[in-house]
Amino acid sequence: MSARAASRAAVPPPEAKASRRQILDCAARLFREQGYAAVSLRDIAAASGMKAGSLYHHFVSKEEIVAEMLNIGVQTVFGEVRRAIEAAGDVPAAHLIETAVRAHLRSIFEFGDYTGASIRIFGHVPARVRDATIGERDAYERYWVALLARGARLGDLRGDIDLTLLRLFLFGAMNWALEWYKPGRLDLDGIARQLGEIILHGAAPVRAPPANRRVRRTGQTAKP
Amino acid sequence: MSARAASRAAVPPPEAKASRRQILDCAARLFREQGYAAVSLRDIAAASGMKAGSLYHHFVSKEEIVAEMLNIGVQTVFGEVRRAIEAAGDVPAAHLIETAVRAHLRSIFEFGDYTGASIRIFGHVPARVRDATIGERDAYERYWVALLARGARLGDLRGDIDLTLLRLFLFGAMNWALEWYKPGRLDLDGIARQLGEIILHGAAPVRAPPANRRVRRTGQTAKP
DNA sequence: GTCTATAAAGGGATAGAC
DNA sequence: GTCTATCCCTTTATAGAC
Repeated sequence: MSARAASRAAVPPPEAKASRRQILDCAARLFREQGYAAVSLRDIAAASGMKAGSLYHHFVSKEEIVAEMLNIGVQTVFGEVRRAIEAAGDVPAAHLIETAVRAHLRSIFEFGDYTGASIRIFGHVPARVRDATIGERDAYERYWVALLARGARLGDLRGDIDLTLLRLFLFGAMNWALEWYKPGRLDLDGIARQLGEIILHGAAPVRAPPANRRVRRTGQTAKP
Repeated sequence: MSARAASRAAVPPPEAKASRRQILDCAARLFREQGYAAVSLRDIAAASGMKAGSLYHHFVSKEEIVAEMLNIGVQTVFGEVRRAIEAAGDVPAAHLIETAVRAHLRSIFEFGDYTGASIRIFGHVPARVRDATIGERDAYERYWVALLARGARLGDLRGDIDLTLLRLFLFGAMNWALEWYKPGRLDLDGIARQLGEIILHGAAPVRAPPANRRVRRTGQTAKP
C-alpha cells in the first residue's frame, strides 16, 4: 500500500483537512449503528458539531461520504491483515489462516467503526456507491484467495475443499460477529482461536485414527 | 402473530385476507433487495398494485408490516429445519447438523424472500420492531442450541469446542451466503455438504503429530 | 377495499451572508 | 469554514369520497 499510495488513495495525504476525517469518523459510527438510509446528513452534521449545509464544503454528496467511508473500512482491515501476515513470517499456512482471522476480527472490533460499518451497510448502499467501492473489496478478497491457494499448494489444506466456499464461509463467520459480538463479554483472541480450530480441524472428534496416532479422549463425556 | 395457530404458527390460517399476504410478499421481496429504510410504503403499494393510502386498510403502520414479515421469515426457516430434523430420524448428531444446515440454506434461497429479508434487515429495523420480533428468533436459536448440545452429549462434537461460538459461526457462514449466493451458479446441496464437512472435520488434512508435520500424506485424505 | 388529496415532518442539496 | 434560510422532493400517516 505504501508504494502506490497516491494512485490507490489508500491513505489521504496529511495535508487533508482534519474536519474531513472527523466527519467521516462520525458518519462511520452512525452508519455502523443505524445503517445507511437511516442516517441523515443532519445526523452526521450534528454528530460532527456542525450544520447540514456545512457538510457540502467537504463533500459533494452523501454518496461521496459513504463511498469514502467504505473504502477506508476495507483498506483498514486489508492493511491490518496484511501486516499481521507479513509479521508472522514463514509459518505453516494453517497458522497464517488463524493469524488472518485474528487480524480481521481485531479490525472489525478494535479499529473504529469504518470496518464494521463497511461490512454492515455495503449491501444496502445505492448501486452507484457499490460500483465505486467494489474495487477495494476485490483487492482484499484476492488477498485471501492467494492466502488459501498458498495453503492448498503447500498441502496444509485438504484438496477436496472448495477454496472459494471456504473463503466465503470464513468471511461469513467473521463478519456475522458484528451482529452478536459485544466488547467485554468474550475474548477476541479466544474467538479467533476457536474459529481457526473449527475451520481447520473441525468440531467433530478426530475421525478414524491414522496409523500411529494416539486417540485423545480427554474432556469427552461418556454416553449416559 | 395472533393465535397460536397449530402451535407452530408457521402458516397463517386460511381465513387471513389474501391481500394482506400479497402485500407482505411484495414487502419481503423489496426489503430483501433494498433494505428496510430504502423501501417506502409507496414502493410496497406499487408492487402490490395499489396506492400507498390503501395499505393502511391492512396494516396500521410500516413497522407492523416489517414486523410481521420478520416473524414469518423466522417461522419459515424454523419450520423447515425442524421438519428436516424430524424426518431424518435417529441418526448421528453430525448428520443432523448437516441436515439442519441444508434446510436453513434451502429456506433462505428457495422459500421466497421472507427468510432472506428477515436475516438481512433485522439489524437495521427500528428498535421497537426488533423487540417485537426477538422472541421468534430466540425460539429458533434455542432449537440450534439444543441440537448442538445433543451432539456434544452423544460425543459427536468435541468437548473443547464452545457450542455458542460454533452456533454463531454456523449462522454467520450460512446467513452471509445472502451476500454472495446467486441461484444457478452453485449447487445448494453442494454448499451445504461443504459447510458441513468443513465445520465437522475441518479444512486441514488429518491432524499431524506435533513433530514431523512435513511428511507427505498422500492418500490419507478421506473422500466423502 | 381502493382511491384522491393532503397534512406534518424530514430528506438531500443549494445560495449567499458572515 | 460555518452559518441561516430555503427549495423541492419524499416520507409516513390520515380523512373522506366512491
